[in-house]
Amino acid sequence: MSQPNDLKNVGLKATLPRLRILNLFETSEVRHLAAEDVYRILLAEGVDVGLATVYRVLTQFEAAGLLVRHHFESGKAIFELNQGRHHDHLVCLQCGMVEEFYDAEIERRQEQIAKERGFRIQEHSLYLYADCLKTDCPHKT
Amino acid sequence: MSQPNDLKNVGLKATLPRLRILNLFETSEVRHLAAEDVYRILLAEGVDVGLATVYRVLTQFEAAGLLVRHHFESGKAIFELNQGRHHDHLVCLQCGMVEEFYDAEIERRQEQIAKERGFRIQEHSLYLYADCLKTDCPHKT
DNA sequence: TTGTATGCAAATGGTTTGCAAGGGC
DNA sequence: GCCCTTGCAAACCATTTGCATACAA
Repeated sequence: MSQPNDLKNVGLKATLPRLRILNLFETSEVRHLAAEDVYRILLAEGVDVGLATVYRVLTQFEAAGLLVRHHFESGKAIFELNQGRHHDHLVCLQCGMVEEFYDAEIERRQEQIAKERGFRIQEHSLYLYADCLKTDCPHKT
Repeated sequence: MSQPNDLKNVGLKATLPRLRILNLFETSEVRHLAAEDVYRILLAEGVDVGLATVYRVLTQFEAAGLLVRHHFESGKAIFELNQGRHHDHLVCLQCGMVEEFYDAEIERRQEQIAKERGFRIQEHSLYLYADCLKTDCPHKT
């Protein structure tokens, strides 16, 4: 369960909306959530929160390094808990399920390519859009 | 110069806006353009076109395989000519410049990873967000 | 108490759509 | 001439912002 100190450590007051949002990312089995998802889930949990607050808090959490923001094809921003380990994403185009992966060789080549061309990488995102081929494709977003 | 047949071959009538938009992508030295960019450039060229038409034509061209649509961090969709060869993108966070690259080993690993996990890749995009470190960073978007 | 955070509603920015007029073929 | 295409304006959707109130410290 997220503690008030988790927030104070990054310089944010421990308010109810912030605690609930952080807690949601820490406990939900679905790791990738859009602002609208967070808003809907909190309302369902009986938390009287505004959508604008959700957006503000998500942005603050991203700035504080608690969350990572992704831009998949959907057009809406997707957030996930920042657990330190960089990774890439496989996104099922049929059911929206997101699976994570990490490949050291791909990371190495990226560094190499950037260096060759005189760039300094700030961040990078590899999205594989695919069909997951599960018999039922059950992971509805 | 783009010909009426380029459009008829993909099942689209050769209208003025379509010809001018295709021509723009074929001749512009800037390969990556947002709808707004296309609109602004055409107006400057004296073509009386509507922004809605630009959006419609870009979407049709994407469906026809003439253009590829990208979702960089900016929040706006970016289009480029589909020249058959898949490639990835280095995007300068300072000046917006886009540089393309292709790495066979990265492609191989992606295929491998998808296969291992039972996915069938439909499309994939690798974006490296970086600082281009050019002394003047001159390529303003 | 005091300044930051919140909720609401209105504003914004990119993109889409309804509709009547226009233009390929 | 027929039907697809266009331009305009209004609608849409995700996100941001202004402002008066509420709340953590």
